[in-house]
Amino acid sequence: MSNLNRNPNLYTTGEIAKLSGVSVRTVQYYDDRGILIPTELSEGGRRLYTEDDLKRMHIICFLREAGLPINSISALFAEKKPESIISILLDEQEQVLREELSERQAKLDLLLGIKRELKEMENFSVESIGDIAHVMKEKNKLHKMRLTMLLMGIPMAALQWVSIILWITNGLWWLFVTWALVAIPWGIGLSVYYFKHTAYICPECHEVFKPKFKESFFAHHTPKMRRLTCPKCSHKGLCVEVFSDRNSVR
Amino acid sequence: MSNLNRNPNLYTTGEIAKLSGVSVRTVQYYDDRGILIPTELSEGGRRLYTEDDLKRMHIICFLREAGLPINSISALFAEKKPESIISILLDEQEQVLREELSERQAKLDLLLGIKRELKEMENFSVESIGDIAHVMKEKNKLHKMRLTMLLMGIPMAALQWVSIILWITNGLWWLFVTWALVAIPWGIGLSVYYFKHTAYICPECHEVFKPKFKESFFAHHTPKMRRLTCPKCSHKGLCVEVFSDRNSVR
DNA sequence: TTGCTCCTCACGTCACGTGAGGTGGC
DNA sequence: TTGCTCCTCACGTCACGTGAGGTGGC
Repeated sequence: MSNLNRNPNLYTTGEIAKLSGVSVRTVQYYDDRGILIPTELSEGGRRLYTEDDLKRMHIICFLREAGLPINSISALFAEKKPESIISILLDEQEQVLREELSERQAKLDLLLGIKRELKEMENFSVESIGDIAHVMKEKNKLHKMRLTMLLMGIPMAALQWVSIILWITNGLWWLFVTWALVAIPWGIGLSVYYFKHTAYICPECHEVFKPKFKESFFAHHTPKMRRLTCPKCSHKGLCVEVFSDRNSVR
Repeated sequence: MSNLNRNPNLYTTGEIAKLSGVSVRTVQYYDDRGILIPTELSEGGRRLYTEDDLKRMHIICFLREAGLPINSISALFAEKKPESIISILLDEQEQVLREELSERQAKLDLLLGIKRELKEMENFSVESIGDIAHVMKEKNKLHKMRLTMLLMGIPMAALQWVSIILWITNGLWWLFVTWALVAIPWGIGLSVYYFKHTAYICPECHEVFKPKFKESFFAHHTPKMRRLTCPKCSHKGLCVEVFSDRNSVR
């Protein structure tokens, strides 16, 4: 510290910067914004800071660490009674941070969803992203409908086994016949309902279409896809299943 | 749609904006950035978009929902083989989001810490924030030291009761005497150790000081504060305790 | 005299928002 | 003719980073 004999206890911009772990530009900026104006200026126009200025700088850096904007810090220093606004400013900042957190979290969730869908695709093009968007936006509705289907199928399946067991053990054949008379239209009804609320995306031309009931019913399929022929481009391949309102197509 | 007879299947800027839930300015901006250039322009220089443009817009909006920057989207559309970079872009964005999340979380944690400390203060001024910063930065060290103190005190306390009980039940008085001979210097040692590693902040002038051992030892205190006289401003009041390295004072 | 620090402009960041002032299109 | 939409500048946002070109201070 060779300048101690010249400026006892005064810090230069660079020293303040180093001591508080920021850049020289930042110190200059805080001067511009009026939250840390140097106590003195040298004849050459250089900023000279006192010990108190350094303490103030530490307070600024601490508040900045919590993300408080310069304006809030400025308001705090300007207030005669800082205790009257400190809580408000902190609450505001808490709100901001919570919102930013949940916003980024939502973006991240969407992103991870996209990555998951992407893994299951074979021939990718930019338009496929549109398909992914469509699949993801309708995903909840599709899940909900599948759950409905399941819940409506379970009692029928249960009754089936009950009636078969009673037939074998007690010879009550008419119970099974009754079950069959109810269950077969019931099953057909469910299939038609499911068919009416699903559509498929052509992996080639990205058209969202509803196949013929017959082709759909007998088509090879996985839980998420079905081998169908696209009515627009005539491409035949595995098409991703999506939820669809009765008549509308994308 | 009275303009259907004039421009069949063409959308204006405002229509694209409404259909994709953004502002007109945003649609214009995407043209400037080159990610959604209108297929046609009217004689008057107005943007006219096709059905495919709208689909592209939906893709853009979907990717923007996940926070992808315009540059990445631009790169994706520019690539002949988008599958070669889509994963990279998504991974990059995932990184960014995770970093932003942990950064905001850290800020929020700090903020909540500040609010907690603030509640326990009586006379607040801007400088008090410096005290809070000091307390929070040294908090872990102080906790660690207090834990050490506790762990070193527990065996002594246990031995105390063991020796007292043995004295009463078996008449082994010398065990208690031995305990006392060890425990008293042990206790003094602990006190001195604790004293050497703590300092206090004056609520008036915000000086961090080390009191005299005698005043500190006999002072009224709570778990976090002690009634002391500040050597700088002579104010007497409850001072917050902080960790301190042997000899250094702030 | 020579490095090093510091000074003041002034542009750039990112994705738009917000006017200003003017025109297209029904 | 009159609203309404759309057009192009162009500035502002937030906290600095990054030069450019010049000077202070040892």
